[in-house]
Amino acid sequence: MSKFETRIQKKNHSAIMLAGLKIFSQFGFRGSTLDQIAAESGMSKPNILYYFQSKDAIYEALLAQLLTDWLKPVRDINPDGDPIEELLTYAKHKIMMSRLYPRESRLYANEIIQGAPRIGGVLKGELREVVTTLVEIINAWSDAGLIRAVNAHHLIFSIWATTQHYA
Amino acid sequence: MSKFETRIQKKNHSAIMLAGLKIFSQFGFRGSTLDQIAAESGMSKPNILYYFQSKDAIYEALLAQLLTDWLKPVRDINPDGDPIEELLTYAKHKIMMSRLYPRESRLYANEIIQGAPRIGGVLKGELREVVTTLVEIINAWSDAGLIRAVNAHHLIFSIWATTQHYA
DNA sequence: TAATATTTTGACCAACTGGTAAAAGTAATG
DNA sequence: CATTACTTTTACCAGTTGGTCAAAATATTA
Repeated sequence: MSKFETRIQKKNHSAIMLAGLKIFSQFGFRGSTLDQIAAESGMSKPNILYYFQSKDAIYEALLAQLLTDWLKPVRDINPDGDPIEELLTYAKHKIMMSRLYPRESRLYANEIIQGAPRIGGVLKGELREVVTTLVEIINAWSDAGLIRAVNAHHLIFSIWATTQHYA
Repeated sequence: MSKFETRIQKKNHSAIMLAGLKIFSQFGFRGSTLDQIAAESGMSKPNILYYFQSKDAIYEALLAQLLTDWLKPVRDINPDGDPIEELLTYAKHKIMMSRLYPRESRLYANEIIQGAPRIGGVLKGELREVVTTLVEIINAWSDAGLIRAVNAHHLIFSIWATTQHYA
């Protein structure tokens, strides 16, 4: 039951993710069809659904991977450092990634602009922990009077949204 | 054959536009359905298609109205003024409007993020002239060495895109 | 009021959508 | 080779979608 055992699975899994990224980032979730993704990946539609339970599953897998990548620099944030500096450093990282991965960036922008209807289900497990950690750091800064009192979740999303434009 | 003769036409036309704005800005073009717009406007689907030729027509009418409104401040731009100052004044106007009309703003952001597939057909007639005027002003500034040489169309879209975030 | 023009509706349709079932094809293993 | 597990395809389905059509309802006008 472990994930990604055979090379066929590995290959097809990533082929679908790649095709899904291309299609979803171009047309948004509802604007994309499984047939498009199938054509792009060179596979048949039922075969795609053999590897992913649903269209939603592909989209959410992409969002999850994207968030995982984008949250990695969070570990580098120093809770004892200067808040502005730390957040700016993080923002810079994110801008660089936005430039490096415009498709991922557009995928995310699309999700945000629709009111992030599907991102909630993705923020689970370790991902949730990372966000929680960042929220705690921000709240600590806030409590220490180093920054204005803010809704930490909102601040994080705000930084993400703002850095989007540099893609 | 003149547009908007009877009050019924006037009323229903604007009712559809209002409903369309609400739905399209929330779900994007492909994510919205005529049934949703029909329900929102309190009209039947065929009745909506009696006033607008197609789903596309509603969307493009909204885009056209939006662009018309947003391009109005362009007339206030002084070709003999300081470029930076003039553009900033214009940007401020746009930011204010983005705040005042978040739904229009989102509708536009949605269109841009999809690669502006439908905005081209809207830029016609007087609208095209206004844009052309602005492009000429920018090019004049550029030729006079007052600003760096840029693709004027690109600059305009860039300003629009950037001011979006303040919505 | 009667004739005419406009507005609205209900029934319908073809194309497309995400998704399923089962069988056929292929690879791995003993 | 034979059995088993995995992969892929063909045929299909029910729900949704944008859009049509003709008739019914309503408003306008003479």
